[in-house]
Formats: sequence, C-alpha cells, structure tokens
Amino acid sequence: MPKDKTNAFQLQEFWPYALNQAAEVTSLGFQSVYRKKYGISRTEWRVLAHLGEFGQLTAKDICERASLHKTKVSRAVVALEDKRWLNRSTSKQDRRAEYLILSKAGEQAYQDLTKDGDALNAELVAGLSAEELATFRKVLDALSRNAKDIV
Amino acid sequence: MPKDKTNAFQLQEFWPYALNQAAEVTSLGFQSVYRKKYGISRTEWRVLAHLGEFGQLTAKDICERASLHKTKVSRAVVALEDKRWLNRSTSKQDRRAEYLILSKAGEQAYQDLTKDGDALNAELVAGLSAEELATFRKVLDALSRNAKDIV
DNA sequence: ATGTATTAGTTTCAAATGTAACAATTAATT
DNA sequence: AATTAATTGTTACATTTGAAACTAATACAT
Repeated sequence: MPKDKTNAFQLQEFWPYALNQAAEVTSLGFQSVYRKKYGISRTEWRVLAHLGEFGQLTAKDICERASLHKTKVSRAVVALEDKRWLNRSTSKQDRRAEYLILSKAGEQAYQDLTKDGDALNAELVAGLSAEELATFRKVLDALSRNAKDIV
Repeated sequence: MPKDKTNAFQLQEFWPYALNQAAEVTSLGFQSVYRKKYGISRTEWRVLAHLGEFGQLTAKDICERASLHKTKVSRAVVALEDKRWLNRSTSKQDRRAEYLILSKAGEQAYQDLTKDGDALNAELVAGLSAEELATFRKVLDALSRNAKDIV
C-alpha cells in the first residue's frame, strides 16, 4: 500500500543513505577478492593499503587517516604481523609509539591487490566521462566537507 | 617516510574506499540526531524510514529494498515493536509473512526525523548547483549499476 | 496425495566490534 | 624534581553482528 506523499522526504534522495548503499555495493566485489585470495578482513586490507601507499606509519597515523577505531587497527596490525606482512619497531623519539612497515611479503600482497583494485576501479567507471567523474569527485568532497562542518 | 610512487593505485581514488569514507562522515550527523532524540540504531532508523515512506511492507521487502540482513531487520522490528512504533499482522495469503505498518507514534517519530533529515540534506548540498548534483546522482547510480554487473 | 524443496522469519552461537579500563611512556604544572 | 595530566597502544567485557540451524508454512515434483 503505497502512501500519498505530501511529505518531501525520500530515502533515495537522502545522501547519507544513498552514499551508504553505493559504498556497500561497490565494496562487495573487491571484498570477495581480498577475502578469497588472502583471507583478510576489510580493516586488514585498509591497514595494508595505507602502509603500502604511505610507507612507515604508526597505528595512530592509520587511525586518523582511515577514520578507523584504534582497537580495530590494533587487531588488524596483529593479524598482519601474524601473516609476516609487516614489522614493528619502537620509535626512538617516543617509546609509546611503534612504526609499522610492510615486509617483502606484505609489499607483494599489496602490489597484487592494488592491481585488482585498479582493474575494479576501471570497471566501475565504465561509460563515464572524465568530466562527469571530475564533477562527481568535486561533489563527493564537498559533501564530506559540509558534513564535517555540521558535526 | 613517503614512498616513491611508480605505482598507480591510490586509496583516495579507489571508489569503494572514497564512497565508504563519504558515507561514513555524512551519516554521523544524522546518527547523533536519531540516537539522542529516540535512542534508536541505524538499522532501526532504516526500517522506520522504509515503513514511513512505503507504508505496509513485510520484513523481506525491507531486506530487499534496504540490502539489510534478515536477522538485522528481525531484531530492528522487535525493537520498534517494543517502542509501540509499529504493528504486525499476519498475511492472509501467506501465513509465514507478516505485514508491518507504523503506529501513530511511529508515524510521528518518522515525521519528526524526516524533518531533520531534510534539513541535514540541505546543509550537505550547500554551495552545489542543481547541475552538479544531477551529474553526481547519475554517476553514483552508474557506479552502483556497474558494481552489480561485476559481482 | 505424498514427499521434497523452498521460503518468511526467529533463535542460537561464534566472531567482530566498541567502550572503558589498563600499562607504559611522555608532557605539563607546580 | 615531583606530581598530575595526556597519549600510544593493548586488553577485558559487554554489545552487535552474521552464519547456520531452526520452526512454521507454502510450493513443487513425482
């Protein structure tokens, strides 16, 4: 029984919801790649990706850059360490902090997965022009910026 | 220690990641609204929003429309029922299924929250033109469609 | 018609998550 | 210098989640 809408609100037009739906569906394909190939979780993939892209980082750096909870990162780091994909070294300046860096094996997994990532990204934007994507990026960043200003 | 990038991959340009980040940050503001006002979870809000917008639905309908796991919906329905925000009635055609419909109180909460939702949505798009938003919507839908074709 | 498979929704149990407390260290205050 | 506050990362505990098992009902196959 559809309703007679005098009401303006529509879930599909509500950006937090629309973005969540798009984020979820676009993430599924890649999730199945890193899960099947290496048996890692989304958080582990994100930590790997940050270390692969930025090199040596502390857990805190990763928390901030990825907006991930520190316990999630802590556990992902343990998991990647168990896989021998990263090494830790205590900072000389601040012995509370540990520098994290990918091992050869970690680097290799990163290279492999980012190749798949690039391929998936290309498939996602199939049929879209550079102009459309540029506008999309601009709006996406503006929405994020506005959201941060509100909260 | 930033790396010398011969590598193409960049997390910020990887749409699944970029969309997840944007989805998360844009959802936080509204989350604090429905949490503080009514003490409900994201799933409960989504179930409420579907029933408010589409009227009578079964749990399965909501699962499909919202891409939510059936156990999540089942629990959210119990929670909303406990709040007296919805009523269940067994379908005459298929006695496994239950029609869900908002009560007066549920409808009222829906109206209240969607007012906040519309306001938030307007704040999010501040400074963006109708054309930019139209392109954004088009690209967002295309990314989702492409993602579904891949998986 | 009878047995088998499928479906709507709930419950159980194990895994993942976040809050809060914690240990170890550093920074700030006096 | 000594005390207090703040910070990095881990751990314990309670909550949330999802996979699988389950109940009740319907659909399908022979």
